[in-house]
Amino acid sequence: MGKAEKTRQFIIEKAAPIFNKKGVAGTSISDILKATRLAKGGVYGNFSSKEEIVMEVFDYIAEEEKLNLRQVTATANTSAGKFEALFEYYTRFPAEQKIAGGCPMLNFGVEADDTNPGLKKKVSELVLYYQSRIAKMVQYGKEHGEFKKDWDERKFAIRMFTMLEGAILVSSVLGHNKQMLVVLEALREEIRHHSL
Amino acid sequence: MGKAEKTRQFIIEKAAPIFNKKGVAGTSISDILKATRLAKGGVYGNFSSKEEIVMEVFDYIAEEEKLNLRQVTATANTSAGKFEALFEYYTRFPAEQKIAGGCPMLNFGVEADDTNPGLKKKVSELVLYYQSRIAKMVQYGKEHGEFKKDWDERKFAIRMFTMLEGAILVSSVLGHNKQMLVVLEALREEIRHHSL
DNA sequence: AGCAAATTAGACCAATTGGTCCATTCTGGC
DNA sequence: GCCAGAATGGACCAATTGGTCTAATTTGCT
Repeated sequence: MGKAEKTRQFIIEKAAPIFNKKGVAGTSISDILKATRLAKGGVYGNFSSKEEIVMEVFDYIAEEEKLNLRQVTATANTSAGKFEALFEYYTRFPAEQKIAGGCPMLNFGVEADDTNPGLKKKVSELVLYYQSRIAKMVQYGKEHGEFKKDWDERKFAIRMFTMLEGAILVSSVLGHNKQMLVVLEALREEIRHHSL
Repeated sequence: MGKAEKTRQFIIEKAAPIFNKKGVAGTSISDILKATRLAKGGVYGNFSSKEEIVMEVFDYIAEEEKLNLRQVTATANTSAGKFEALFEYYTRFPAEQKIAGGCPMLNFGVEADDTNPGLKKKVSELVLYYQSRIAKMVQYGKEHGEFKKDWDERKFAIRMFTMLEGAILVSSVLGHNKQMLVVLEALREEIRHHSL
């Protein structure tokens, strides 16, 4: 990795939590200069526009999010265990987040929706990835005798994903995670109900 | 209502969908001037700052949202019927929205979270109002022999609300409402399951 | 109809926005 | 240890930001 490549990555990593917290429109180049302690030339030598930074920041966040999902579920060796690990992660959300500011699919999704088609597409891909991972966890559990065969994994993935995103929103707005706990309990109950 | 009061209201109504679509940071005063066809003096004679406009816009949106919830459920005379009316409304969401741009709790909640404590509080109040309305619909149904007494209305309200918000997010990002339909079917199923 | 008060349009302001440019400084490969 | 090419800082730019002010107009009340 050459020097330029390193600086590029450095800028992305510093900018990511700022965009995730304050949004794209709410983040200025000078915010990024402050965070990186670079001068303007240092940033625009590596990126041609704010838009380009945003796009790369989201790609970076998406990769981190995928990595995170894998790491959280890695230790458990059953599907039920992986779900439980995920639930424990969300119990403590957003405490253990690597990139501060809450769920990027929520943050970027809401803003990109009416303003940035390119970003919107990236968000939608991450949403579908996340949901397919959930569905695959159910499917694996079905194949290994953990869950009943008649459980519809795609529908469950949608319910789980939408509830979690809604719970993240509500938790952040209310300033506590009581509703997240209710949602997680409902998800646990559903898994129990479909367990053999 | 004096002339000034009328102009004030006019500005709020024109500004509401803009803020709801583009966000607070993404909306400029000149956007509002364009939409209202007023000059700067016309706006700043009635409001002292952009912040004040945003706050009043949200109050207006909150009132409209409450009114909407009441109107949608008004025609049905059973709780189950009111839920079904609500589900049909969300089936067509956001087509019948009065204030364009998607769910304001989602839009303003995500942005206010890290940037605007006053707005955040307003959002949280609207969220709690919405959830308590759902809970009361269940409670009414229980009292009138529609639903089983052991149905926990507060937990259901949380699940329904979080799922709907998540589904609104996903629908807008994906550009279709297939996942919303899955969520609504799950909610219908849950109501059926707790019906007498 | 007349007039005081309310309301208006738009010139103006300093600060900030995203972005360019170039002279200087740094750095890795030989 | 040299030096070409890369990377840097920061002056500079036009446009836009949120906001002020005032002279002119409109308004509602008597």
